Formats: sequence, structure tokens, C-alpha cells
Amino acid sequence: MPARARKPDEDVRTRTLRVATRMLAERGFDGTSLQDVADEVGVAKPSLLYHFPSKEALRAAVFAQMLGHWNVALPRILRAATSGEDQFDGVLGEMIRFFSEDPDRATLVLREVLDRPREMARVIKRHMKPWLDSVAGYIRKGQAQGHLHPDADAEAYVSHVTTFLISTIAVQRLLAPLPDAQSVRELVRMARASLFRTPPPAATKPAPARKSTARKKA
Amino acid sequence: MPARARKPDEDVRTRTLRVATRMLAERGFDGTSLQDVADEVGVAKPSLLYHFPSKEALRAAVFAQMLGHWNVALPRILRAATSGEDQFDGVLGEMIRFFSEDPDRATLVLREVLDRPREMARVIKRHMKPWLDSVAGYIRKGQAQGHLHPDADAEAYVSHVTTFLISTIAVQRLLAPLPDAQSVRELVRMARASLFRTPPPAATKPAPARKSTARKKA
DNA sequence: CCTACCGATCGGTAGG
DNA sequence: CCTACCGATCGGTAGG
Repeated sequence: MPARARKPDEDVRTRTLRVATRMLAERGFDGTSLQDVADEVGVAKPSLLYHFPSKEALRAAVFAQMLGHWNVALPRILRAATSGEDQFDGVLGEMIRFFSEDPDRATLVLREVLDRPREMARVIKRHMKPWLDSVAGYIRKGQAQGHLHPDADAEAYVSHVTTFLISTIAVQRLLAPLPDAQSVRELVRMARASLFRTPPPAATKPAPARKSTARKKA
Repeated sequence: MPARARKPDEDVRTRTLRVATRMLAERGFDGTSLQDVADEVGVAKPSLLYHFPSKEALRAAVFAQMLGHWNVALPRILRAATSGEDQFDGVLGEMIRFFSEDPDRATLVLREVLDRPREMARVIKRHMKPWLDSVAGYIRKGQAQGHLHPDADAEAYVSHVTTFLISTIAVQRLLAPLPDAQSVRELVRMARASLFRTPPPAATKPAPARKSTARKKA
């Protein structure tokens, strides 16, 4: 008797990670019990503790999986980044893509920042700071070249755009004050307009990006 | 015997609200037990349940107190709002003041959005939407007059600036990537630069505001 | 991967 | 405002 597997092609560990990711994002760590997760996965509670030695370990595994996805996406983001305006859309578009393609990622990051700020400060330093710094470097270069706002604070700008982006994606789907596309479009416009001195290049769809074959722009 | 009051000039209800506000912001609702709160207030757990009939009621009271503070601050914010550039700094400055003066307010709002999105959608509609809409109206007027970016989406802009502001204040003190003043300054600059067509009026300290006696600007 | 069970803690009540 | 106590649920273990 194969008991009560719901997706027989997926093993318990995989299903548990998927279910736990959703529940941790939705209810938070303290609001989610192992029993809740076990019920939804379709196994007994102690079975979870065979795959993950503790609730804390499950949390860590969920987060590690998300970090893994981030590290898969990073090369693509880095490839999009070099300098100039076209690259701006590329990088921002890839970051938006990463968090929009599974908004639980944004929610999870936000919750972790609230619940375990010290640990998250370490993770950010390790996994995001390096390339945020390099983006800040490009911004300073662009400022020296004169096409970016000279009074922008490069470090604060990249840090703020990241917070802005993650928070907006996490909050947007919960409160849904306006359509998703509209929300993203204005976010991109704001990030752009507060960085570039020149107005945006007409209505050349500034959003998701990565399809653009065009090169620099002047 | 007056038992073990820590601030004898403050009654238990007041102290409980103060302690609970801090703990709910720091650990969240599910991460905070009534026993934790009682211990810190210096009373027995059932005493809390005399003042607040349930944990849920305590949460509601904490949130209601914050909403009360908001409704006290609102007139000042509305007074600062009329239209144009000087008013922009006034309104934004007052909002920043409200959340910066007690960052628990920002954290609490963020947690409530994550934990009880439906209820928070109602609260926002009731307590923030009306005047966010009126700010959006001023923005559209400014766009018609030509000194604001014509491609800005007024509704999305005000909603995003609010999210941006609350998230940044809540996250900033937890991760502290950079000094508070620097963080706020860049936030204001970004909000400004993404709305106004003209560059900011030199280095005329654009931030906290409300001391400004200057009137419109041209 | 299961059943059976553990001590600890949860929010809340009785009763004064 | 307290002591004493409640049933329910928590994360986790024993043992197979």
C-alpha cells in the first residue's frame, strides 16, 4: 500500500520543501506548525523530522533552496549588467523576474528580515552585497560620465531599489491595490527617473527586459 | 502592598500596550506569548486578560493605538499638503517623521500586511486611501501644469512611495546598511527625482521639513 | 515512513 | 490583580 502520496512522481522531501515554502511565506515560521505542513504533504509529522531533523532545519532548507535559485539567476543578472542605460533595464528586469516568478521569495525574504535580522544581514552581505557594490560602482562611473543624477547616493540607491522591489512585490499581491503590470511599470519608471538625468526613451517598454537586442544608446 | 510595579506612575493597561507594541513589532503576533508580555510588564498572565479579554484583543488594541497616533498626525500632514514642490517635502517629511519617530509603527504595519492582508486592505482603504487619492489628485494637477513627470502614474506613485517609505524604515534599523540620515536623504531624493521634472533646488536640505517658511517656488 | 507518546508551553478560565 | 488549573497543541523522541 503506497499510503497517501498526492504527487507520486515527487518524493516527500521535494513536496515538503514546496509546501513549507508556501506556508512559511504565508503564515511565517511561528505561525506554521510541523503538523500543518505534514497534513498538507500527506505524511505523519515524525516523517518530516526524518527528512529534516528539526523545524529549524526545515526553515533553513527552505531558505537554502531559495538562495540556490538566486545563485542560479545571478549569472544571468550579472550578464545583463555592465553599465549604461540599456543594462539598467536588464539588471532591474532580471531582479523583478526573479521575485515575480515566485512572489513567495519576496515574502520569505521580508519575513526573514523581520524575524531574524542578524542572520539576514549576514546572508545579504554574503550573497547580495558583492554585486550590489559592483552595481553601485557602475552608477558612480555613470555619474562621472554625466548621464546619471550626480546627487544620487550610489550605495543607498541600490540598497533602496532592492528593498523597494522586494517589498512591493511581496505587498502587492497581498493588498492588490492595482494590476500587477501597472505596479511594476511604475516601479521601474521611478527607479529609472530617479537615476537618469535624461527622460526615458519614449515609450519603448522599459519593463521586463532581456529580449532587447539593442546595444548602448548614444 | 503595591506588588511589583516598575513605573508606578503608569497603569498596567498603558504599560501593557507599550510593551506589547514593542514585542509584537519585534517578534510578531505568533512569536509573542502572553506570558512574555506579562513577565515584562511585571504582572501575572491572567491580569493581562483582565485588561484585554484575549490575545487577539491585545493585538487589536495595540493596532488601534497606532491608528490613533496616525489620526493625530493626519491633520498636520493634510495641512502640509496643497500642491506644488514645497508641499511635497512637507507631506513626505511628515510621513517620514511619523514612522521614524517610532519605527515600531512601520514594522507593525509591515507585519500586519503579511499576517492579515485582508484586514489590512480594509484598514488602508479606510484610513489611508482617501488622502492618498487626494495626493494623487494634486499630482495629476501638477502634471497638467507641466512641472511633474507626465508619464508618472499618480495612484501607483503614491502607493509605491508609501510602501517604499514604510519598508525602508522598518528594514533599515534591522539591517542598518547605512546611517539613518543618509538612508532617508536618498529616499527623499528618489521620491522627488521620480516625480519632478526639474532637478532639486540645489542643496536646500530637502528632508524632514515643516520648519520651512518658504512658499511655492515659481 | 508509521504509531505512540513525551514534557513544555500555549491561550484562556475559575474563583476569589 | 492573584493562584491554581484547564484542554489543546507545540516540537521532538522511542522504537520499530
